[in-house]
Amino acid sequence: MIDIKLIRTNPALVEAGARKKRIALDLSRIVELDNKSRAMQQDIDRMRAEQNAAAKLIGKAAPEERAKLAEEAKRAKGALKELEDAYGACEAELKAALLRVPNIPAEAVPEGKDDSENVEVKRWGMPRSFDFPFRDHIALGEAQDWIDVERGARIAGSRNYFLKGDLSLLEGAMMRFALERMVAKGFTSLSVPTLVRSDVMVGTGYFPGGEEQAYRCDERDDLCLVGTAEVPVTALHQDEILKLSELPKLYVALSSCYRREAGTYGKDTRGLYRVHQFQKVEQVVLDIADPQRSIEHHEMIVRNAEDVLQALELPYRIVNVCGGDLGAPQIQKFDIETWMPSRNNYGETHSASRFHDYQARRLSMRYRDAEGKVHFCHTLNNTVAASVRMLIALIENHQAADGRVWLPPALRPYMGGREWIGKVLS
RNA sequence: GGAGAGGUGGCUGAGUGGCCUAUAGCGCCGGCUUGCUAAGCCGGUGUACGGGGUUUUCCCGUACCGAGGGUUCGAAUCCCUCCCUCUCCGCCA
Repeated sequence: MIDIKLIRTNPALVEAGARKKRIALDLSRIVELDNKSRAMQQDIDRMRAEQNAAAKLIGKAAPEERAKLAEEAKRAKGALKELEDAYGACEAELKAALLRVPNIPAEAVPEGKDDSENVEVKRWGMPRSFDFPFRDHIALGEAQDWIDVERGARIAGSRNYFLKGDLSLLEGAMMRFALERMVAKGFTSLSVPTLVRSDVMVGTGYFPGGEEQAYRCDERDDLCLVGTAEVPVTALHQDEILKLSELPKLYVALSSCYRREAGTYGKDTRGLYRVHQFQKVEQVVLDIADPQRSIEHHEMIVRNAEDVLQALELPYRIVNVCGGDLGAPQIQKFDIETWMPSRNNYGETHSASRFHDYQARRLSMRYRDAEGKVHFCHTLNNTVAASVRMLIALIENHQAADGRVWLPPALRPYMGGREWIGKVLS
């Protein structure tokens, strides 16, 4: 959420930010509601002060005078109630409108309408050229009896799957490896709820707007399945005022992630690139409201992800996401895309976002500075390792001509020390 | 799912319609005193929004006692709904 005071003092800045994100925004209604709301608040405060004074007087008055005084006080109530109702409606509309105002993108965010205009900032590793006909992950997975999409669809609908045998184990190995690497860097590991109240979805910026992408429980429970551990982890300290001494908070969490993928029919239909459920290790940083510090954290969490990809010996590139491809909550975002031979291209595996206080303001997550003043925190997050997409990259990039898959040394301790998985295929 | 008990400030905990401007203690901050430590004494100690100002440290108003409604001139206190915690029973991985 944007600070209403910024909208009051510099609406042009907020509107320019929305333009860069290609998000339609009209602040005039918000400004109007804000002015109306403040005028009403002043009237209400004054009337309440009068009511309070009158009530106090009645309490002290002689019993025989009370009835008369109460009668007078009662008359004033009607107008106050009416004004309070109008104020409530105004505040509700203002709040709802404010939740939809996008965060202002950083200077460093490139102009552009969609992901085709994201700007590559780094490339690591050389995409492998195969001197044999390589198998894509589905062909390889089915030949090795590692992947079963047919039964996955039968059990749970399209875009669902079973992983079997060594690939199932490899998923766990990669998650465990990613987790331990982050813990070694000082991050605290969390096991988190993946069903959360919808106000947490609002707090992290997914709602309003992202309802179609989330699985929601029916009216019996106001709960949603999260699309990422970012949601419960970022909201961990909701409604708290943190001590300066306990910041920054560095968290890492492994969770299942659920995505409806509404509106993607016909897109990425082959294989496990786009699925409804997967495993992911996510990193979240919570710190003081210092833009420079946030930039440093942003660089740090990108490095953490690179570190994992390099250890897995997977070629990748980093893109600076352009305005039009940026979500409403982000200040800036770097996507990391890992080389996937079956796509003959890089595919998104990581997404590193910086929010400033956008999420913290919605979640009311604050800290007290050295002077004792209270501020909203800054939040950031990035993927460490996302299971199926990185499994695609792993088995496609590291396959041998005989159909076996080579394991990078970093994963071997988690796979019984083996250098190869899979049987020799004819 | 059934029955019961609860939710008050950073923490503990009092408060059953006006004396609440929310006791008290602990903690924390500042000061004083004391030959160290310890103890004692005095003062201070929430958040949000709005208004004003001599515009970082001030003043005023309003709101906040789990959340939201209601009753009342007046609600921490009474009523309703919901959320959460605990105990017992049932069911259950």
